Amino acid sequence: MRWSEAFIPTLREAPADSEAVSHKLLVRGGFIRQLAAGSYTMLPLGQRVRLKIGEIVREEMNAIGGQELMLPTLHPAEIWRKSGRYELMGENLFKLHDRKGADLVLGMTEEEIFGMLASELFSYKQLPQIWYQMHVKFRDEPRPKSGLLRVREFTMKDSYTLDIDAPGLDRGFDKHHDAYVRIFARMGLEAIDVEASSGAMGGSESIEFIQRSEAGEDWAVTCETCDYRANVERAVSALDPIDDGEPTELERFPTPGLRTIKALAEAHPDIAAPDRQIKSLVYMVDGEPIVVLLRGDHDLQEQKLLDSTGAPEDGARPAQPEEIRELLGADPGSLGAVGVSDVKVVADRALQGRVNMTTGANEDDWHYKGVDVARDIDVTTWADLRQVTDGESCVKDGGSLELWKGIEVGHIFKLGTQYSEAFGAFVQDEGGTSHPIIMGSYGIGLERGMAAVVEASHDDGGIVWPVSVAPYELVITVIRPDDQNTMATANRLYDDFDSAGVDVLLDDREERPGVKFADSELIGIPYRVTVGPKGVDSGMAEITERKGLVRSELAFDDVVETLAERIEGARFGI
RNA sequence: CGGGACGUGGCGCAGUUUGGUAGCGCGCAGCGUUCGGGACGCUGAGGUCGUGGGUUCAAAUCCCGCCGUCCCGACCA
Repeated sequence: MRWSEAFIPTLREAPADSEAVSHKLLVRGGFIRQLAAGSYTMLPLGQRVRLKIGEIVREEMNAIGGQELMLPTLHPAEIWRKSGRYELMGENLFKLHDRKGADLVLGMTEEEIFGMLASELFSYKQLPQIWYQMHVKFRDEPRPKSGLLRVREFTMKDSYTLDIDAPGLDRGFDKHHDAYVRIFARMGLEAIDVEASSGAMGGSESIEFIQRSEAGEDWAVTCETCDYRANVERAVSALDPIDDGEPTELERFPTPGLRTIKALAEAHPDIAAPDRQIKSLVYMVDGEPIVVLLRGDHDLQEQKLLDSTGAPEDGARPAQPEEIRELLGADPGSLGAVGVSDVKVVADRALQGRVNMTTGANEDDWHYKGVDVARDIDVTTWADLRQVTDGESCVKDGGSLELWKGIEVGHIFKLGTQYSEAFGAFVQDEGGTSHPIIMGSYGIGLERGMAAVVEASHDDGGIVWPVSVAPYELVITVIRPDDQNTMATANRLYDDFDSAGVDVLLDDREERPGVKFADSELIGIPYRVTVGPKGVDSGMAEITERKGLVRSELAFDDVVETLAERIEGARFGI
């Protein structure tokens, strides 16, 4: 491609209001343009990157036996009602009506449709199957953010494994795990696989791939001394034992004006250190009030609450002060679960067996002391609810846990049989007995992956694409396109690189050298061959690697062969 | 949804406090000089000031409604 004929609208100035570097660089470099909140146009450069990422994904999916298909994105709502996800997905699911008034939805993943297709299988002999597609998904995100990192419309590679038994599911899951490791490595990412919450997807086990990045929105912990790693939505940690002393009698005591854990602890350090208090929160879960109990110094991890109650994705919210007063008769700051019997009480396991605790008395300015959790509180459900914090101890080996932030670039789920049962996907085994097909589902967001690569690989001058996903592998920067000799040499090189199979861009624009250098660095082309009158006279081409801007010289006679070989070697990405 | 900010040529912004004929930089077009790290001169094109209403002799500017976008909090590939 000749740059002078290409649509590569680079900008000198970035959008001022976005946080993410990847967004600024992709906009400035002419890769993407925003249409609306969470809707992006892929310009030619962006589309080339997107297609290369898609091709890596396709190769690796095919390598594990995946068969590519394509399903509609516009679905009858009935299908989603049948799986239960019409309600479960809440507001995140785009819902619309056609001219006849029929309810439709736009797919956010497609377990339902793949489940329906799977009902065309009848025998164990037809299993296992790995089916996938790369197609648009819609999510009505409450807050699209950070450019391509969180959008409302994006391309997902979603795949599904179909097996007759649990060992089969495990094999399909492991194949995907391996494929994902290879995909992210080939893209130039260092995504870490962590235990995760399955959320609204359902199922038993799931693993997220997270790329460390300040621009990310996911938090995970890793143990510094063993292989434990988990998303905070799921992560657990070991707690140091606390000496509560001997159990004593439950007793009310006045606490005028003490409305926070901290204030109470400071006023009564002997009995109410934060880890001796019970923190009481009220949540509306699926429309029903629930009292949530945690140790005073612990924070609630909301996903854990959702997981433990099976509530829809957006089904939990903190209760309003008025709702709390009506329910418990006091304002936040004096709440407690002692004597509460007609409301569900979900308590964190860290409170199990604790005695001599302090908690609110459900009357403003009064607390209880001497609380014996087992004796004084009617706990409906025990669950792991607290959020792990940085530096706590690993449950596996006691090592220190590090809490870090990253971008979720992939997520794999062991689903089970909920969709196959809902859509009648059963197969018979050797003995003629019917079994629901066991499904797994696996997703990668292509555009998010693209942004993650930029987050992971850029410098002050712009993007530094790995060869494997670069929109062009090499750019020929012509210093004096008006000089016939120079342009002739550049044209010859261009043809030779093209014939050698290199994705080459010829910068023949009538621009000054500085502009061309800066632009090629901004858009991140891995290799640059500079062709100018000086070099043409001496027979030497100047080579600049984008990464580190390392320069070297090569004779024009050797440059194509040498660089084509080097690019070929880097193209696979590992 | 709660909190904050913004909306003015393609991009980045000033102008709004104190109403009076819409400006700057970049970019773009033409000509000329330049040309190995974001050149310069001259000439020129390009704007319903997000939108609807109101106040006023007069509204980018004041008032009200709506829409949109971004950022901070609760959610996902």
